[in-house]
Amino acid sequence: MTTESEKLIAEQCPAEGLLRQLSGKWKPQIFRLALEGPLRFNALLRQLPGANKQSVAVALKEMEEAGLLTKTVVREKPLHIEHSLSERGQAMTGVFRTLEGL
Amino acid sequence: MTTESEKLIAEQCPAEGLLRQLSGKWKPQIFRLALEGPLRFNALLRQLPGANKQSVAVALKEMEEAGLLTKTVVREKPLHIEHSLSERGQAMTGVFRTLEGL
DNA sequence: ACAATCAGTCAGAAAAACATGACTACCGAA
DNA sequence: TTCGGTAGTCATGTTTTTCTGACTGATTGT
Repeated sequence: MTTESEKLIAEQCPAEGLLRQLSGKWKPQIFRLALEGPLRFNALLRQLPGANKQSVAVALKEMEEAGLLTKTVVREKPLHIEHSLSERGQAMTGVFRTLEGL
Repeated sequence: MTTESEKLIAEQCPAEGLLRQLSGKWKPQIFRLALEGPLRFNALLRQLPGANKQSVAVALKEMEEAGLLTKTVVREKPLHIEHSLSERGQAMTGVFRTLEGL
């Protein structure tokens, strides 16, 4: 992601950049699961049969960079990390519903 | 496109298949141009600087298979082919507007 | 102390997407 | 009949994406 001529494309066709943020093998499914609540890395991996650490890690990072997810360290009993939908992420749910209503 | 485990994914996450239909290097731009009227292969190629025959041909074929575009042979003066937005394609415009309103 | 779980990273291989240039076949004009 | 335009296909090569398996390092349970 993020090659040279990114802004040019985005200006020509704004939808393109947004589509990129959601396309990628595991992103749509991660997004769906994020709708149901905060995600934890290993649990997520188990919920995505056939997925591998690397790809999920990259998907999470890119979705965070795109401002769809936010990462929080939860300083509690088993000290873990949560990936949850950001406000911007919530705003994207409309797109998903539109896509599914076809 | 269209690997083995396609229907399984589509059932789990309907948005995924739809996103695939619109993602790919030239598809969003082709879609946009199709909104403005029927497309002809060589003209389209000229409107997409940097694109190549092969990729555009594949994009058009896949978008037709996905039911977004329809191909028509126009038996007229210079006998040519038109690729135009299908009804289903028209229905997708909403998704694009949603994506752009972000 | 030892093992397991959590959340990753890294190098390298395999697979998918994309680009290049050559080629086909058909139509119409010069 | 040779040239240019239409709409592609094909084999090949490059680039990008995804997968695999090994490894790290902190934390927690026994």
